[in-house]
Formats: sequence, structure tokens, C-alpha cells
Amino acid sequence: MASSASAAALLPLPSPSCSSSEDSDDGKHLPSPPAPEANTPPTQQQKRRRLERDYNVAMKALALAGDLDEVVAVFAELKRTAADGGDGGAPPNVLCYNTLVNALAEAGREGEALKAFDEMLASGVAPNASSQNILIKMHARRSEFDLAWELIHKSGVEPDVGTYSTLIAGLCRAGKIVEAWGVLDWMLEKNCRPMVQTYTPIVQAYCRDGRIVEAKLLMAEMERLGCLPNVVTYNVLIRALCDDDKFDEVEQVLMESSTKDWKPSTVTYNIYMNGLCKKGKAKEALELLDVMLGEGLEPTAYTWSILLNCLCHSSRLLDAIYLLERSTELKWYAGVVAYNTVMSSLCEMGKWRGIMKLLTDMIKKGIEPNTRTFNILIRSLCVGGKSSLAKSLIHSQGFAANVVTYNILLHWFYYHGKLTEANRLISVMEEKNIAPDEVTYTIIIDGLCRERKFDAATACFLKSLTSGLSMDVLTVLLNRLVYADKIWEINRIFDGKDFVPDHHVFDLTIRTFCRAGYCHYRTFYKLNLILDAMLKRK
DNA sequence: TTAGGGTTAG
Repeated sequence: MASSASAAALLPLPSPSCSSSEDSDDGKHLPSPPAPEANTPPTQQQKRRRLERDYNVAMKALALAGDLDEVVAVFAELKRTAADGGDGGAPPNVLCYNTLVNALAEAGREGEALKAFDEMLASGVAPNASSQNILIKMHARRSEFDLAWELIHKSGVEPDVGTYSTLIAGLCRAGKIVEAWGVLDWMLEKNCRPMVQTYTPIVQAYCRDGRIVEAKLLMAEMERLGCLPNVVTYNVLIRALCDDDKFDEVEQVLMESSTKDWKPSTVTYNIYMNGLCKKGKAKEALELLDVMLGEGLEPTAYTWSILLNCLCHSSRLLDAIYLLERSTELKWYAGVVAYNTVMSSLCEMGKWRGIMKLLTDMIKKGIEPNTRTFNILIRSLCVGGKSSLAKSLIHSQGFAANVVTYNILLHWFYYHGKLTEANRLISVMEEKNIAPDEVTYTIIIDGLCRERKFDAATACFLKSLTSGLSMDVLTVLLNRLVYADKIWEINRIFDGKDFVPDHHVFDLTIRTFCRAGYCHYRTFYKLNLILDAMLKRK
């Protein structure tokens, strides 16, 4: 199999070491051992500083690992320890507060972030520029630029290059390039010198808009000003060039890197490979793996994930399985998501035996399958004509069936006209307290209509309204009823007390009738009848 | 503190 050449070339790599293979350099920020002081014992203040530093390092590591609750707990412990420390119960310093507020804000827990910030102010801890920048980033992400401005003007903290850069990045993300330029002018007026982090978001905003020429002009301007674009800026440009199918230009940009004083990184190659994969150039993407290895760059979990997806989407399942099987040798700790990706592709091709084999392999490796894994297996068994096996699986121990599991089976039953089986399954869902979702209702309603049980389908829709109106569900029902000329049932939809149609519903109804040919003068009265019923509800 | 990869089921 020629296509495995690149992966095979990796086999002689040294066996995995115990160290982390992550591409970040976070490992370098581990707490340094306390510096041996001169013979004098540390003062109370020194002890305090060390305590805060250690707690701060721990909180940052926990935040990085996504364990936010633990960050909050560690901060609470710091407060308690500090209060008992015999130095008057001083609150944690601004750096610790910043770490807490940032972790909360990054995790989308904005309310708590603001509360922590207020608590800091109430404790008499003065915010610094970073505290302000953290909140500005939070506001900018929610497009609350008025709040960001207010903070800058009222906080009394002098904005720094980070403040302006954060604001520019937020504005650019919201597509407000003109306003971002305004902030840039403002900082120049204030004699604050922009950094590469200030310009790069603007380059990115141009790239996102497909304005590559302007992005390149700005990069040239950066060079002229002595603020050289770095690997991140070039990565942004390369991504845009890939999206635009300009792979020759990518090659040129890479070739010029040595003279332009920047060095492509693993991220650069990840972006390039992903770009090639998205355009169906799996072969070229795999060849890049050898190029990056040749440059001494180690592939990361991202790299493998990109290549795996690439192989799956280009129907090179054998190569994908090959990659999975050798993942440990490649120093890649493929997890359940990687297995699910490959299994999902096998499912599309109806290869349930292959899925079974991968399931065995992953369990042997100690990788625990999740509900998605089982759902993929169940669907593949249905597709492969083994529905009784699929059915028995949902009752097996160690498998938490969810609404998706039931939807897969319901779809299969309705599709094959097995209404009794479908009804039985709906009862099981009720017994097990698994709430139907939009997809469930769509499947049931479509299935019933196909069997010409329009009355039952309408009743099911009215029941679905208890959990809110879904336009998708209504579209399916309305379409079926209109084409079957079931005017009485349509009238029933708009008869219920809970359903007040809005303009989207009117729009959908009129469009559906017209598409089905009811806008002819002889049949138009039917649509009129329904519109009258709808207007009565309004 | 300030910028850059991808993400699996109906």
C-alpha cells in the first residue's frame, strides 16, 4: 500500500518516553524549587510571597487542564491559608486574582469572573493593566465594546500595549476592522508602540474577509515599520492562502521564510496540511509529514488528528486504520475521539465488522468507548442488516443509551415500516425517562406520514410543542400534510391554544402551499382558510 | 495580559 509510505517512514522513531508530547511549552512553567536563601530564615513577607507564587502556579496549571472548579477551590484555600497566616489576613495578591478571573472568563463563566473582580476591589487589592485586559477580552468576546470602553475610561488604570491589542483583537473578531484601525491610531497618539500582536489580528481580519491583498500590504507595512511579522502572522496568511486554493503561494511563502527571518513551526504545517486535506489533496498532505520531519519538527496530536480526518474523508480507511494501529509507536496517544472518527467512516461504508474489530482493539489498549462509539456501532449494525443485534445492545450493561441511540433505531424501524417495534421503543424511552428531541419528533412524524397516519403525526407535533416549537419539525409535518392535501389536519395545527404563529410560521406556511401548487385561483381558498385560522390565533 | 491547528453519533 503505497499510501502508507509516510506513516511507515515514521516507524523507526524512538519509543515513546514518559514526557508529555504536547506541542505547548507549558511544561517549562513548572514551579521552580525555592531558591536557597542566605542563612537567615525567611521573613513572614517572603514566606507569604512564596505561598502566593506556588498557589498561582497551581491555579494556572489547573486552568490549563480545564479543571475550573479546582481552580476556584485552590483560590479559596489560598484565602483561608492567608487569613490564618498571622499577617493580618491580607487578601491574595493581584496576580492570583488575575489568574482566577481569567480562568473564569475563559471558561465562559463571566458572571463569576466579574464577581471575583469586584471582590478583589472590595478587598482593597488594586487592579493592574492585566486585570483590566482580562475583562476587556471578556467583554470584547461578547461584543460588549461599550462596557470595554467604559472600563478603560473609568478604571483609572493606564492602558498598555496589551490593552490596545486586546481591544483590537476583539474588534477584529467581530469584523469591525475600521474601529480596530481607530484604536491603533489612538494608541499611536498616546505614544504607545504597537507590537506584532497588535497588527496580527488586523491581518487575520483581512484574511477572514478574503482580502488577502490588503493582508499582505499590511504585512509589508509592518516590515517597513520594523515590526516584523512572525510565525503567527505568517500562519494566519498561510491559512487564508490555503482556503483560497493558492498552494503555490504557500510554497513560495515557506521558501522565503529563511530570508524573512521567521521559521515555520509545527502549527504552520498543521495549517498547511489541513488546508490541503480540505481541498481533497490527501496525498500532498501526507507528503508534508515527511517534509516537517525533515525539518526536525515533531508532529503533535493535532497533526495526527488532521491526517486521520483527512484519510477518513478521502475514503482511505485502510490507511486510517493503519495510523490508528501504530499510534503508540508514533508517540500519539490516540483516544476515543480518534477511534470514533474512523469507526464513523467505516459505518458510512457499511463495514460493521471493521467497527467491531476496532472496538476490541481500543478496549485492549485500555481506551474506554463512550456512548458515541456504541451509537456508531448500533447504526452500522442497522445498516448492515443486523438490527436485532443492535436492539439487544441497547439493553446491555455498561452502555448508557441516549436519545441519539433511540433516534437511530426509531429511524430504522420507521424506514422499514415496523410501526409496532417503533411504538415499543417509544414506550421504553418514556420508561427510561429519555426525553425526545427535535430529531426524534422529526423521525416519528415523517415515519407516521409515510404510513399515511396523518392524524397521529399531527397529534405528535402538538405534543412536541410542550418542549417548544421547532421549525424543522413543523417544516417536515407541514410539507407532508400540504402535499397530501390534508387541510383539516393543518387547520388542527393552528387550533391549539399554545401555538401562536409568528411571521416565520406564516412565511413557511405560505411558501409550502405555493410550492405544492395551491396558489392557483381554484385552490387558493384552501390556503386562505388556513391563514384565517392562523390570524385568529394572533 | 496581548495573535496562530481540529473535534467524533441520529
